[in-house]
Amino acid sequence: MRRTYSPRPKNIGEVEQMVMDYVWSHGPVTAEACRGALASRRPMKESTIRTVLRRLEQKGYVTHEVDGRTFIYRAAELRQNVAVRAVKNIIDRFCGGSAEELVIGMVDNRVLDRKQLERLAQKISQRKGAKP
Amino acid sequence: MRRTYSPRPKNIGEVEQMVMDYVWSHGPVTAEACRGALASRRPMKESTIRTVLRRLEQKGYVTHEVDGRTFIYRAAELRQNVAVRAVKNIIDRFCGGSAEELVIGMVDNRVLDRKQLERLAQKISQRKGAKP
DNA sequence: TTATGTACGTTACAAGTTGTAACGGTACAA
DNA sequence: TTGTACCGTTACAACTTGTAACGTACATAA
Repeated sequence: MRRTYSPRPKNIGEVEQMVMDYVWSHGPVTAEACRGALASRRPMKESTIRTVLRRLEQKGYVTHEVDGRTFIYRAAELRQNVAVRAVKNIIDRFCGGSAEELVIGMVDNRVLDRKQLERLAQKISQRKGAKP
Repeated sequence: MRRTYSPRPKNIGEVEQMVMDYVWSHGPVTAEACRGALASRRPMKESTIRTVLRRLEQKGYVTHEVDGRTFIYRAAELRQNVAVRAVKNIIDRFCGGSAEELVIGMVDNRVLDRKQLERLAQKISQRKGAKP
């Protein structure tokens, strides 16, 4: 029996990731265009790429609209926002919800260096915009 | 843009996460202690908790030493470091390896606010220590 | 109008992951 | 010696992910 205690966000598989990368960097695409673009690295039958896209839609990563008989898929969210959500999830799970600790860890582990962080702080402080 | 699809780090399941949380916050534990501690939220048979711990060890999250006939499990890595590795992975997959973009996204999405970031930058700049 | 091709959905299956646990061995205590 | 504490082995069900054959609906050419 598989009890679900707290719903986890849907993960993304390897092929799914490749497809998303393509959609994110090339805007709206058809299944065939997508298949063609990935063909050299990852040959897929037509039905395969369609299944992948359909699953990505179920997971909320893409949406589609219909043009004649053809589905045009586009990313439902910016890549960056998906990344942030994923990170937020990690923060909740590992850092007791505090992002600060994580950023400190990022510096300690050289994922981010001091100068970058300072520049970022500057940059963001100076940005007068929609987000107070 | 081209990306490399390296083998993914082993994910962690829901129960596994609970167990790790306990190990991280309570130091070295026996299987039984762990089971007892989680019993109210998650009743498990003895063999279940042991399987979970064994799998966590296979995945590299814990190690064990033997005390008499009893296994003492302890976290193999600091919680924070695991978090950072997970984030690093996200950065590679979603942000083309650049952590800066992610941090900006975190501010835009209010996962982190400006003041926090400024404080962090300050704090980290002033820290003269082991990590130059 | 019928045959054909296009583009989609349905269904399926294998391999891997995760939660759960029964069972069985071994060594120590009583 | 026998019960018990503690571990490994094995198993299984539900879910995920990659892959694809097959079926269906519709437009267009013949």
